[in-house]
Amino acid sequence: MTPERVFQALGDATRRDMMERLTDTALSVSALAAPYDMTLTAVGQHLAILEAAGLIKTEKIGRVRSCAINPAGLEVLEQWTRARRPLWQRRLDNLGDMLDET
Amino acid sequence: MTPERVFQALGDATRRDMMERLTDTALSVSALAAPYDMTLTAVGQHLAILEAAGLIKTEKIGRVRSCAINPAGLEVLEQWTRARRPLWQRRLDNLGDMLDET
DNA sequence: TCAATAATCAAGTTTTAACTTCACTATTAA
DNA sequence: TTAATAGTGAAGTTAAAACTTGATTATTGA
Repeated sequence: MTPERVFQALGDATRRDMMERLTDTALSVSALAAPYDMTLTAVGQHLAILEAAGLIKTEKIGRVRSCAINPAGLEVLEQWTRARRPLWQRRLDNLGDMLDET
Repeated sequence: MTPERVFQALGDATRRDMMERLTDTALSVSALAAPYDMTLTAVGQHLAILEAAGLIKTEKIGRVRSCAINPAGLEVLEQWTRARRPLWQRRLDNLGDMLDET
């Protein structure tokens, strides 16, 4: 649940797509895997990364593992952004400071 | 300036640190490179990635390239988050839907 | 004018991430 | 009670990212 993990997790197109597909329903590992041209094992590895980043939570019931969005990961992202936006925005406001102490 | 590039750029600790150091002042490539145990070339490569992601803007004056925050990249991040937060948050609100059509 | 400074380029190497194979366990349905 | 389903684990391969080396260019200060 560190920004490092969240950014890295979302830096991959497959994992971002998985997140989109979980937006309105929980899905099993197999269901998640279906559209991708890769092995179940690979999908499982992607899911482990998403879970470690706090972007999904999973629960195994019987032989099926159900995967669902975990808002905690998104929260980390928002915190990170919120902390920097005011400081970074002001750079745009008062221009002409490109040549400070370089 | 695509989310792909922004996430990938911020997934690296060195690059995130560079962004922090640019928060309150523009810096030259050499100044940025100073604290890191890596070659100037490597630093230049990191900067190219940050610039392609829209996280910094650079300008070369004489032989010095000045690097500064570009809020555009952060903006992309916020847009991405803002679009998903309402949809992802509601999952937490009405629990017990882990076992939908799996 | 010429030596030091600032940065860049092309072409490598190293390290990490993504993915595969194959064997295996547990669960469920016939 | 066994065959199919759902997923996992260990170990390897492939592909991509991070980094280096050894030039080279352009600028500037002495």
